[in-house]
Amino acid sequence: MRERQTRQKRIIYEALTALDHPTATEVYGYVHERYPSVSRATVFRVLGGFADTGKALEVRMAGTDVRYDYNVRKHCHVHCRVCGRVADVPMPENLPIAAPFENADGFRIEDCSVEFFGLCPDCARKSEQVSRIPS
Amino acid sequence: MRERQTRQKRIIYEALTALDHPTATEVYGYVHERYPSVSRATVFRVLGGFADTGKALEVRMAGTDVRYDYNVRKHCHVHCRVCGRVADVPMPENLPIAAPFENADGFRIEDCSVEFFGLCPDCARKSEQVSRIPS
DNA sequence: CTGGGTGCAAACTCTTTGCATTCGG
DNA sequence: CCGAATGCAAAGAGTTTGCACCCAG
Repeated sequence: MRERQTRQKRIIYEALTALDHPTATEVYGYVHERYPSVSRATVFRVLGGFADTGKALEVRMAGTDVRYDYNVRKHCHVHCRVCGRVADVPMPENLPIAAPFENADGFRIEDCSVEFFGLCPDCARKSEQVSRIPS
Repeated sequence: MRERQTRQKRIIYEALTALDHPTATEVYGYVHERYPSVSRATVFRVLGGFADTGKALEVRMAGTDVRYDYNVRKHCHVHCRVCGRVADVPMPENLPIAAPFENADGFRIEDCSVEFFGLCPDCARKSEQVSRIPS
């Protein structure tokens, strides 16, 4: 019938907002710490359900497992190549990018995702310090 | 010492060019069909090596396993949401996209990847035919 | 009550690793 | 020859699934 509200779902959603773009396993870690009875299978099932019903986004970034994002607005991500931290970046609507490719190879393009890579503030600072060390 | 040229590497590279953005497992399938003695581990090791030495790119697209692409120029991909086919799309250098985000959340952005989703020509045609069926 | 949701454990898929053996240069 | 590369099989990691039991509505 209708979707049922359960303790597990509440806890898992809480983990989603408390953690930063977590993987399913990270969500499981958070949840299991507080509510050891919640099983891994439930975490995967519930996260998958969130993604299906639009309550969360599955984020698949280069080099990592699937991550989940409770922010379901259209946006893109920055990925720190050192510590792996992921941050949201707003996706402007006037993105002048789809147009040039609209008929790329005959494909009918419906959507587009952009991903950035670089250094997060912390790692950027650290790398500057390293390079400042006198020889 | 120096990297060694082997029969396996040649075969695996051949698979890479013969197949279209294959996953490691697809490469293994192709290779194993012709040269049953080549092991799965070798396929994974060699593909990883290609990626490390710049002979191929690892492509991680939403919803699929890692794929390999012998085209190592900077470019992006279109992904058919029906059949999963992947095609290359040129990545223009004047992409006016990185600039607006250069300081996104304090990140120092170094690279950017763009991914498109849609319908490949075949699937687009089929979906039109379906919708044309009289009720 | 009833059937959607859950826990558990086993199964699966993809990928990596240790180690003895092979073979390219 | 010598060590990089391979084959094999076992181990890992992440995720899915079957099934009996549980509990939200």
